[in-house]
Amino acid sequence: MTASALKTRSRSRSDKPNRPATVLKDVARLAGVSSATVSRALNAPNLLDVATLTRVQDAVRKLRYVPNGQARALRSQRSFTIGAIVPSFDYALYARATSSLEREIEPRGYALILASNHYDLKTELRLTRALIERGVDAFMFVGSDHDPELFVLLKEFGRPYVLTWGIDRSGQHPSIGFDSQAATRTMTEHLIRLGHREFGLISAPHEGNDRARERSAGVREALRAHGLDLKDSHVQYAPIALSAGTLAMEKLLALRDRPTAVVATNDVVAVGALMACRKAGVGVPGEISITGVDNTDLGATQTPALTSIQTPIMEVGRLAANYLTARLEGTDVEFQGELPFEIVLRDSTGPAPSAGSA
Amino acid sequence: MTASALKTRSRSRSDKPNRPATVLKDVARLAGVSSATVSRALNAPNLLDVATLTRVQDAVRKLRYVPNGQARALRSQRSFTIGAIVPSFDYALYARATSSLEREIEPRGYALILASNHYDLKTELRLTRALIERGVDAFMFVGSDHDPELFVLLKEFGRPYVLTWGIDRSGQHPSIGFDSQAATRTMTEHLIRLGHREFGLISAPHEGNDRARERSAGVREALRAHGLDLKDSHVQYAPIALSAGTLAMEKLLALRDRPTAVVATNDVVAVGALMACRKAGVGVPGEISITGVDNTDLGATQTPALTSIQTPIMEVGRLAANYLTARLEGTDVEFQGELPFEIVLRDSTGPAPSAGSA
DNA sequence: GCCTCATATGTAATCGTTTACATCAAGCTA
DNA sequence: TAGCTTGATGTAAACGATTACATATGAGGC
Repeated sequence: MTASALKTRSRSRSDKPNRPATVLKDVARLAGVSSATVSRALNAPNLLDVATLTRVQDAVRKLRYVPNGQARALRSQRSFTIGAIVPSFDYALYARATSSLEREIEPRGYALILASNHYDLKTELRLTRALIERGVDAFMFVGSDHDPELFVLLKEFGRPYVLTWGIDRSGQHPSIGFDSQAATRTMTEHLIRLGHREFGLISAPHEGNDRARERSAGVREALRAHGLDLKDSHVQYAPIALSAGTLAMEKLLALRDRPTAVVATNDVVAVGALMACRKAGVGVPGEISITGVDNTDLGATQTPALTSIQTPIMEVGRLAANYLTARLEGTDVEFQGELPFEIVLRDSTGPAPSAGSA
Repeated sequence: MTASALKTRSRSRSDKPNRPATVLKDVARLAGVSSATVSRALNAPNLLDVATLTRVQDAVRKLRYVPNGQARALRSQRSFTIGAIVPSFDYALYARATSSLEREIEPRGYALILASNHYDLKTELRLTRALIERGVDAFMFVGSDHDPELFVLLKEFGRPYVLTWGIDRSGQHPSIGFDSQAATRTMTEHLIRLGHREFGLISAPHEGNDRARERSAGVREALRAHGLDLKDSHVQYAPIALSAGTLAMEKLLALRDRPTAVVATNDVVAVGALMACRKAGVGVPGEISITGVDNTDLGATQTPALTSIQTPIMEVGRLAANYLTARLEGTDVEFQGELPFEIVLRDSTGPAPSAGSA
């Protein structure tokens, strides 16, 4: 059932990029003006006489002139490039927020340069240094867990940045996001109201992931407020992958005092958990309620459809773009640091099984 | 059910990036060598006396020196940046392949610069020009549908590139991918063997999307080979979104000569179709078989689990990275142009409902 | 008719590296 | 010992734009 073929190709010499066919000076010569005038035609056209401007523009077109960004950036200290460093692209959510950022900056003449830190803060620091080296003007990061050195670096090079997904309570850093802790707290309270008393938690690993930490904290907060307990045995850590969610749920199912409600810190592991129940023949929501976070298509299309939390990820990307470009252009910025989330009730949650049956 | 707060912040002056605190010359002075020697310490350390080298390295550390990539790129005509232009990030597959590319080039000192063309070839051309302007050394594109001018541009500036996902049959362009047409042909043949005679096709819009075209062609090819017909009414075009897939399927369900097998050109619309059947109470695979392409988590976790085609997307990203870096380094490249796919049978396909029942 | 000012353009220095070429010392050959 | 090679380093000219400053021209005020 596979189609395959082999095709090889080899080259012996390096393909060093060509030097540009035409440089600014050539345009100047053809248009019969100085290089300064060509530069102005490109960057501040309204300074020029209309006749001169069109003459230059014709020359640009005729010579198929493409400016050299390196030279421009070297001299002007601006590369019109924005960097985004995300934990991973395997979780589609980060990709979408980044895409939303890109969509917003592209028409403004900025390009996106992207890297993923694989949830490692040292990697993130290294990547950021590499991007500063490349002249990236401003940065978007995810979350508030970062190497302290990162901010030293950013400050030293005067690069604007914004932390996303979460809200920086310290007030030290500009941030755009939503309250992860409140999100899972609200969700947990909902489950408590449904009569659940025995809870399970499946969380992404906490290290370098403040979102997961806050979401876990939200669950604990709600439980504590209602005098309920969350036993260590009822907390499972799972990397963001279906199989990990399934494995975690299997452990929870094996417990003597099995939870009747399981809160997962993201949709992927929640769906993994759902699969575990399906496989084990455990009824959802009859015997166990399961919830996720992020309201993905993945969760929404399950049977039963996953109750989740709609998080404003596209908005995060959009606002981050606005904030950063405004900082770079020197215009006033007024931005909403905290965005709303919304609980989306579906079919994976229901009343706790009647307590008397035990 | 929402949490929200307002937090504003404003700035009046532009945050133009700082000029770097230290430049190469400073390092040279501190180390007591010429600037050429510092440059060598950075780029060709083995040319230097060990004592000199360590002296320079100490100076670099002490001054927290970060080289200026613009200047380096301007002079050396190399930016150590690779560009990827994908149709969209909303379909997670492109994000994953790109991520795989990034993972591969990052340790080799290259950064990824990313843009999406939103399935528009003119946009792609514009983006490519913007990236060449920024000194991007090499490019990855998706598919074989491109503005002819694109290749003129790439050639003019001597930028290596590779087309991915598909295989360029013309032999004009280096490409890495799999045979989309064979994939859906194989799938369709499987369905024919299961006894299906009345087919439906849900495809992504063909314009600027050769993958969709080829996948559609694969279905038609198999049907033609078996003397079967695909009526125009049985072909629906749907952008890659659940709702579009649902809508398309609803149209197919409304047909008098309703298909017993529906091939979709991607998992997302296939799942959308599945939802339409669920909603309409149409049994899958009892009354209708449905298949997707790409073998995503989304499809695999459905009830019934979606039969699909495993495509080698991570491998595509990895090999594209290998090819491009090799071209840039001038080392010999031998790359597999065509990768295997694999049909993954699950529960959304089954024998055609017995013909006699009509 | 002179001075001022605004507008349009040119001159040339500059951004921070890399790299061709030059230099010099030391080691080796014959 | 002269001559050649090799290895380590320095000198200075690029790379291709932007931009501070200078200049020229014409309009307007008085």
